[in-house]
Amino acid sequence: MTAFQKSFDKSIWEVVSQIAVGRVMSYGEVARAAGYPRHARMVARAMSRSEEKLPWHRVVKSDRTIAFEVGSEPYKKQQALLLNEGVQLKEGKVIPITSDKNRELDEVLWGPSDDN
DNA sequence: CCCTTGACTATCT
DNA sequence: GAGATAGCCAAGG
Repeated sequence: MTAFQKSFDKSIWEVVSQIAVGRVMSYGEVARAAGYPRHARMVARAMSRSEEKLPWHRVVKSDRTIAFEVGSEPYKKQQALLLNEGVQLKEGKVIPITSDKNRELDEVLWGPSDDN
């Protein structure tokens, strides 16, 4: 365990643990919030070293899809944890609860003119 | 040291 | 909008 990881992990874990239930953040966003811009990949590394208490499932890729290979066990595991918190996925993309912009509301309402 | 690897991202086709 | 490409940066061989 390098000195870098010791402080880095702590910062990352803190940010991730603060993610509200029903919401998600991308690896890049977490890295930025933790004070380590451009460290998205290292966030992922830190997650693998995480403890069970960490809500790691609330961290997804910048395009809002789960980072693991579709259909893999880790993928299904993360998806199950998200669904359990009320975060649904549409076409592999998580539907954000954060309706800051009135546009997501359209998604939350399951798109009137779209499929599904 | 140099090269490869990632639970990644932004950009261009 | 999906696929390819180039950055990204620490870790491990």
